[in-house]
Amino acid sequence: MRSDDLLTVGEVGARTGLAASALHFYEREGLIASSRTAGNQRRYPRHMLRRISLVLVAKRLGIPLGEVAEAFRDLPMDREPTRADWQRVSRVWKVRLEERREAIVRLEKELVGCIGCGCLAMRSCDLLNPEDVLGADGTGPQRLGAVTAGRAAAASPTHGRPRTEGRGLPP
Amino acid sequence: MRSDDLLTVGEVGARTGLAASALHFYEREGLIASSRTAGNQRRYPRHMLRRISLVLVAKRLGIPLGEVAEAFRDLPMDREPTRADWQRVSRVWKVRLEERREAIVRLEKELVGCIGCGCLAMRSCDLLNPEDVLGADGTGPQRLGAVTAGRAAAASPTHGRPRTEGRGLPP
DNA sequence: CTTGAACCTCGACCGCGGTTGAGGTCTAGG
DNA sequence: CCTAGACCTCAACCGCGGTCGAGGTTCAAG
Repeated sequence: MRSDDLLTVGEVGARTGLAASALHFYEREGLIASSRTAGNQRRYPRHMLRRISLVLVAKRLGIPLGEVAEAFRDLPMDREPTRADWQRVSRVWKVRLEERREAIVRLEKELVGCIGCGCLAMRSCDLLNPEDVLGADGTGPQRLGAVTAGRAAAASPTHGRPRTEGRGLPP
Repeated sequence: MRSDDLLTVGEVGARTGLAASALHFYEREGLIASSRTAGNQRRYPRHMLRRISLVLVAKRLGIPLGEVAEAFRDLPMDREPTRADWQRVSRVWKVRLEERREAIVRLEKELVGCIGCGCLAMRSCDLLNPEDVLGADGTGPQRLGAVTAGRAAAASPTHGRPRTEGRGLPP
């Protein structure tokens, strides 16, 4: 056992369940930091374990690392996160969870309504015409998908920018 | 307007909001199919629009394409999906949604409980020690993360296989 | 028949969250 | 001092869900 209170990357990995490569990655992403020995090896202060544990919580919550980094921006690297720090961060994450839950509940409602309709009368289906993009126009070309890009699609982790494309074919 | 009832990829794209590249991709993945002209251009029967609309619904629900393909395995490509087809598929997807909602609700509960504790007493925190992996042992090396890989982590879209690694450091 | 728009294939690339491996260096125990 | 094992960097690669562009072909209107 080492005498001082700095941990090697292997020790941190053993205590957090993370691979060294993941710790390197988090460091590149600015989520954690380390000092170096004379021979360029990483040494972590003990309180970095707390920070890493917050990252792991966020991971379990499905928070993307970029958002974690954003939440960490005002937590200094060189001290333990305080109770107030954690409460501030966790409140934000709680809101994220609530949003996702509500989005899922909405989808469930739509889906249940849609099972009844058999989705064979497509123009009246909420699932096929989300956000009421297409009014009551019954015939002719229809846009079925086109999520309308309002970040409201919180259930699906799509990354591509939405297609910018003119409506249907000219009649 | 074309006289027969086959649609070009551009027409299908206009009606579904999908790019031609996405339709090609879905075809490579076996989700949809097309016939070809003598000059090798795709032609889609009209009922393929229904199939595509099911894919779009699944996308909105956050169902990965692989699962959609699996759900489509018993729907023949050459006819319209029937009401019974849709009900069978949608029931499966409803279960998926329920699972995700329940996972989120669980996480929300844990998070709320955890805001109170301030997460400074880490060994009693459900979020940091999910699934009760670590008993009541207070001191020494602890595994903080290690999601336990039971597909129950339905909230987070992680793809890497979980690390296979022995416990913490030997004491 | 000509022409321009639409279509084809193939391969490279994006972001995300990392892993794997090659090739080389450091550190701690004996 | 020696050596095994831990560590370093850098680059390439994975799956997912597609997009983009090059280079070439086809279709349909006039």
